Amino acid sequence: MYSLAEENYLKTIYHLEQESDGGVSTNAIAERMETKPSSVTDMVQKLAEKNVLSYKKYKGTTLTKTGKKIAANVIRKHRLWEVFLVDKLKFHWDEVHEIAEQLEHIHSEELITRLDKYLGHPDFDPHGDPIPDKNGHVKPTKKKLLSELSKKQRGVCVGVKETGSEFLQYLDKRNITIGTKIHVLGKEFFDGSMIIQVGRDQFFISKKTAENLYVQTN
Amino acid sequence: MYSLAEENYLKTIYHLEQESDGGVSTNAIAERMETKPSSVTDMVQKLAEKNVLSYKKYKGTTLTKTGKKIAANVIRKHRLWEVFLVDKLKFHWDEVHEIAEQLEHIHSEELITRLDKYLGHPDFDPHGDPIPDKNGHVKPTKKKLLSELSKKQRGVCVGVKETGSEFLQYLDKRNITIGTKIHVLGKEFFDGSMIIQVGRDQFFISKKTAENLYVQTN
DNA sequence: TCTTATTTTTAGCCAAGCCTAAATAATAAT
DNA sequence: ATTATTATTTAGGCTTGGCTAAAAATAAGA
Repeated sequence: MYSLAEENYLKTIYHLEQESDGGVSTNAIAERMETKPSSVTDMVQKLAEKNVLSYKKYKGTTLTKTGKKIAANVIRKHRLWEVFLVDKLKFHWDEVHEIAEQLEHIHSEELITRLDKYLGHPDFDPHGDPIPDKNGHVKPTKKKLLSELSKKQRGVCVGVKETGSEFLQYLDKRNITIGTKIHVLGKEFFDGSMIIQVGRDQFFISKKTAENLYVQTN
Repeated sequence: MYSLAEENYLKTIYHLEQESDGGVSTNAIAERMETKPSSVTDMVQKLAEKNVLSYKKYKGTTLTKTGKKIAANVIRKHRLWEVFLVDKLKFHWDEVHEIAEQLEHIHSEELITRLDKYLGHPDFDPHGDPIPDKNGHVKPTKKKLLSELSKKQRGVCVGVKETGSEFLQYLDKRNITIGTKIHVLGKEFFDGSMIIQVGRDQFFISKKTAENLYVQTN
């Protein structure tokens, strides 16, 4: 059984590994977890002893197979709970992260099995992120950033990169949510901004916005 | 914000206070929490500083108004989650205690408000225990122990005192659950045992069993 | 009452996770 | 290649929430 702190480290390292493959640096972990590098060193050494990650002094860390599985399982729980909060309790998708951050550490296999079933075995959480299966496997998705689209292309919003409340509320004001169809009417080379159509509305979005929205094209 | 350990102390003291009114002894708390009296002294002194209980050395403790409210709120969460687990996830009533023990410490007012609504504002948990309201108030119930009934009286099972898995499974085998009507056919003065009728079945139960089943008579 | 038994508290110690400050390794710059 | 900078680790401490052993207070028994 892993402690709350251990689970959070594993989860963070898992995410960092995916974002830029190769070993994860001590500082990167510290920054993401809003803690100090020295604390990270301590914990990472402890986790290495438990064989959930491999660690060489000054060389960064990588999760072992076991570590990946544990991390994916925490993420699975997090995302399933998010689905519960949004689908069943009618929370807004920008309100659920913090609560799921707590719920992901509830220990009970059976609970998650039943929750998954109760929710209808969802494949994605309310932000469009894939939910790992029992064994920690994630279906590879072919989503891309809205900013990668060019003029006249169309896509369906399948998720967000940035999950801050401000951003999600901004999207809401624009009526952009999971499943929303987006049509790129124009794109400015100069600053990467776009004119897009959403439903009947046409409006301007910045490069920054376009770089934080995932779409599926087909 | 109170820590997990603090919440557990408050909850335990709350229960002990109800079971036998008056101050709660250090040893009683230690025994119930399966910890050592010295640890209890430490924590109780800390909680006294926070004004959630009053404590005089060697004299036991009593929760303050604030303390009672916090404790009742933890209990409220525990029981609401139990309802969720049984009603929605179809857990059996003897499987939910441990999981609810974890879920009761999730911090989010909004979550509980919505969960309560989602469950239809239940008044009792799956074991028949009343769910305190937002302000920590509990509707007084007029349940009594089955052992208090005499020959020919009838009652409806509304809860259990002992919540161990063995006992709950024993009740299950006898088809006794919340709402089950029980008719006392006979009672033995010698050992307090009873012959009761449940549905079409008649059988013998021990005094111990009768002392752990709550019934409502009317 | 006085002694014995029980309950409760104190004192000192431990592990988990965090921190700061100082030391050391790795990397970048001249 | 040598120095300066940055990244990482070590050393030593702190807090929370436990523990054991010993001391002190209370309660019970003769």
